[in-house]
Amino acid sequence: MHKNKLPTIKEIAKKLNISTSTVSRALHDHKSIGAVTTMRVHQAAKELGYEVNKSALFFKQQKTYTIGVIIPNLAEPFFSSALCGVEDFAEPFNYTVIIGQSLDTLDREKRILENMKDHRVDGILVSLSKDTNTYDHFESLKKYNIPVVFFDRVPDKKDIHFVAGNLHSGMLQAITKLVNMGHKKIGLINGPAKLAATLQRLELYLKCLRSNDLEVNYDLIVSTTLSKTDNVTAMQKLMALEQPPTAVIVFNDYVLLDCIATVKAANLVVNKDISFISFANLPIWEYMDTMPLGSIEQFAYQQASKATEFLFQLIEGGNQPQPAEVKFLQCIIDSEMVSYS
Amino acid sequence: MHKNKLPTIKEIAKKLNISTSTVSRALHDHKSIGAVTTMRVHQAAKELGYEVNKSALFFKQQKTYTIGVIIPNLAEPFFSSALCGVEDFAEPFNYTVIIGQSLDTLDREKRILENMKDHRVDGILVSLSKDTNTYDHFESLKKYNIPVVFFDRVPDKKDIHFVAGNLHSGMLQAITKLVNMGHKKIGLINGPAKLAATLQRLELYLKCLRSNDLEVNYDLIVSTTLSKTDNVTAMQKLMALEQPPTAVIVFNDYVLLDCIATVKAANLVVNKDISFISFANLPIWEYMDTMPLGSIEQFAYQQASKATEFLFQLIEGGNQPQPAEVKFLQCIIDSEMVSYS
DNA sequence: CTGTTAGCGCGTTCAT
DNA sequence: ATGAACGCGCTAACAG
Repeated sequence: MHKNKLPTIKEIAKKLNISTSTVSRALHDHKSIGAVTTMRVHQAAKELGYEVNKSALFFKQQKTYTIGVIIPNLAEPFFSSALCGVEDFAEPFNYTVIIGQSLDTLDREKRILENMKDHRVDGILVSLSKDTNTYDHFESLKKYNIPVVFFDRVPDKKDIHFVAGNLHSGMLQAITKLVNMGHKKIGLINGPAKLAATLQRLELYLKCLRSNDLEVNYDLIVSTTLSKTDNVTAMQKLMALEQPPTAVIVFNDYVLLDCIATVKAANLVVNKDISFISFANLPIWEYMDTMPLGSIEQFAYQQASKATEFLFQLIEGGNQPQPAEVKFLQCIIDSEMVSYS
Repeated sequence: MHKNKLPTIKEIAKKLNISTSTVSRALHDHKSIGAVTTMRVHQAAKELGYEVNKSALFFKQQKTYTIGVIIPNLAEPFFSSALCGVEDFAEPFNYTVIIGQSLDTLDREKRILENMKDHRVDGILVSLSKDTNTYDHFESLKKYNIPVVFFDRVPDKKDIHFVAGNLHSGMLQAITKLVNMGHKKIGLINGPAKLAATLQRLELYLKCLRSNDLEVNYDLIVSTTLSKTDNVTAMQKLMALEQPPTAVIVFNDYVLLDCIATVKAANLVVNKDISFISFANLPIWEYMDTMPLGSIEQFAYQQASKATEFLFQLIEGGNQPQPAEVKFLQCIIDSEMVSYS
């Protein structure tokens, strides 16, 4: 029934018959306050169970010590790992992290962004939804002086801050490794054509084959809608070729799991009859008995961590006079093929 | 260089030569304001790009429309899935979710809690760290009228709000299924003795064997420190028995992966020579070629979702006069053995 | 060293 | 139908 109102500096001031500003200063151990007073204030604060009201501070300082993170889906290991990277980086700075899942729709992405803007977060980290093909909603944030750093799924623009992965390095390592092992027929099981990731993988695959002076054989390139049956079909199609590949680059780990099963079902041996390298999105291979030669790791945690570092630079820098030439913070994090040998 | 200060109701009042209170009311479509004025205000607000300053609102209303979630580790699928459950439930209510990872230490859990208290979150959801053996830090929240709902890893107390999983139902289904399939020698690969989860699994295992009128054979109970080599050793120990089990309940999916590999290495066939049922923490089996008979699913998403529902009840209820008898919101979510047949 | 005053943005009486 | 004044909790500029 009774209100249980939280004690404020006013309470402390009243109790000690001093002014609120003295209390405020004493609590911050301001040097201009006498040692005794400071002590008495701290004492009284403890007795009353005083806790600073950050809500009031945020309001006054026009700063919330909060950063927003917008990601497509928390359930994907890649993004929960990224979120970890943000949290771990922000926590020591006493920043709070608020989250929003776009669920890969532009609509939700916009709504979350609006909400975070209203919240007056100090900055925002974004990994774009698959739907996002327009960036006006981010433009508007500039007016509010809320810095935005993109990571992983970044807009195709130059005037932004971002941390992105670079698949080329990993793909090159992968194909080079395969070539060095003697593979000449290297296939590709790619994803649905409508995904940007698919086109990207195709281009890199072609490029890296050429870097290794290998002829491209388009029969060795198949695709899947990512459904289980389709994954199996794609693998079977490759195995049924007159000249089947001895190694295959696979769109991602989920697809690879089905591929491995398909190979086994055909009484072939993984890493002997056929080898795999995939794009890592599952942290499971170390626990498995059959594993691919390697995975191309994109370092979600590190990308997010670096993006947070950028964001903090922008937040801190916001108070200082900006240099005439605005520099965009940009970073490419090379992917790496990690071997499971 | 220029401040780019965000427009406030004051700006738009000035622009329209009316008072801020009129603006405030107009923005809320208060009926006492004339239609024309209301329209002009909305118009001006749009032109100036006015956005309500939630920071100010929070401060004034003493309410932040924010809930805190404290979980051990975001990287664990169980908890990221739980976080999903919270987010999905809270989002439609326009509540914001802030997160903190205790990383399974009591110390961090306390710090995060303090921080959230300072933030004046409207409520907190907690899944305890493994370290947590004292609950004073939660007690103190009561003074601040911040409701707490525990989920999954809950304190061993009666006077709390919580949503917990119940492993008994799943374990019973599992063992009953095995018995019905004709299994008489059912083993248990348990975790480290120091974990509460280990003791719990052991007790339930014994209980459910008895429910099925099966003798307990303590040779069939082994444990692992959860390291890979130890997992393998545990499995080998079972296989080396004169009377090896034909089915095994396994501590969790990670351990199971190693068990499966061990069985295969011994040229035995999973689901034929030996069957497994494990406690689900990895969403991978549907992608695998060799899967256990089933997993005991603990419904992280649903637990968290229900816990959030409870929290909202408590937050809303906080305004209404409390009933003399405080009721504790408590819910047990039965685990289920999901079959992969 | 300490007190007084003002103000951050907003909603809300209480007056007109 | 509208405005003036106040206060939420806190800090800081300006007096003493």
